[in-house]
Amino acid sequence: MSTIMSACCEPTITNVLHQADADDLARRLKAVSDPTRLKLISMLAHLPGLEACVCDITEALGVSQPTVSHHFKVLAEAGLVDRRKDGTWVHYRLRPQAFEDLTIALSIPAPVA
Amino acid sequence: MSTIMSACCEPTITNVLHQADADDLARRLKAVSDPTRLKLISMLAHLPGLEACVCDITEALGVSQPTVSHHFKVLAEAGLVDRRKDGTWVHYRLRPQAFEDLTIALSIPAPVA
DNA sequence: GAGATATATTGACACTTGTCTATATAGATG
DNA sequence: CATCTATATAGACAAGTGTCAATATATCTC
Repeated sequence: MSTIMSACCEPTITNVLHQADADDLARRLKAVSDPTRLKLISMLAHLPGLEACVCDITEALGVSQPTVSHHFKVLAEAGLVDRRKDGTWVHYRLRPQAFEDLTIALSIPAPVA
Repeated sequence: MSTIMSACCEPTITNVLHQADADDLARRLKAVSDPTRLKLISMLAHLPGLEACVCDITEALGVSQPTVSHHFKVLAEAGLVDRRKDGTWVHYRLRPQAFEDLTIALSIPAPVA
């Protein structure tokens, strides 16, 4: 897992977060950095199983169905939701661990001095 | 403070995260959703006072000075760094509280069911 | 004031992104 | 098989983004 802090505090400026880790973390953070996706996530978070199908979200979100599919695809590719097919419906479910990973990666230690 | 979870779990899909809160949170998350800025933040996080001047970061980051200034501006406008002028130098310092706010906003509760 | 240094701003450019409409695909049901 | 429903994909478009070179601004020092 890539965190902003790596091992511990070195007194010199070094490129502590490697390019590949920075790219990966940025990709996951970008997936949650959109107002529509945040509202979508918020809706899922309020549902008992942390999941919903595309049609319900489309109705509640006020954007077109292809747009909702697009946003779910972005979230799925970032590992933030799981996709479960149930007949004609497709249910997307939040992966709490993925969000916890993000919060850990964003943790900044208390000021040293 | 805007969190993805608002009060508690309602059993119906509602637009729980209001537009203004979603916009604000997205803006702050976007500020950290860039690989270059993540590396920059990582560098600051490893320094004793959580701060550095533009020139040191420019040297270590391998991008142009205007680009570093631009990234610091984005971070400052999102409230993630403070700006402190010291003669010709300008020091930017991480605001740990702002990062903690982000991690709180991204928290997803454990599955209800 | 003149020159040197550190930072910010401007303008340009390629690239990405969010949204839509139109259409395709897949599964259920008659 | 035909049709309906749910979802995904393709294509288009406007808006936003990351970067740089060039230039402006501000501060220090002589």
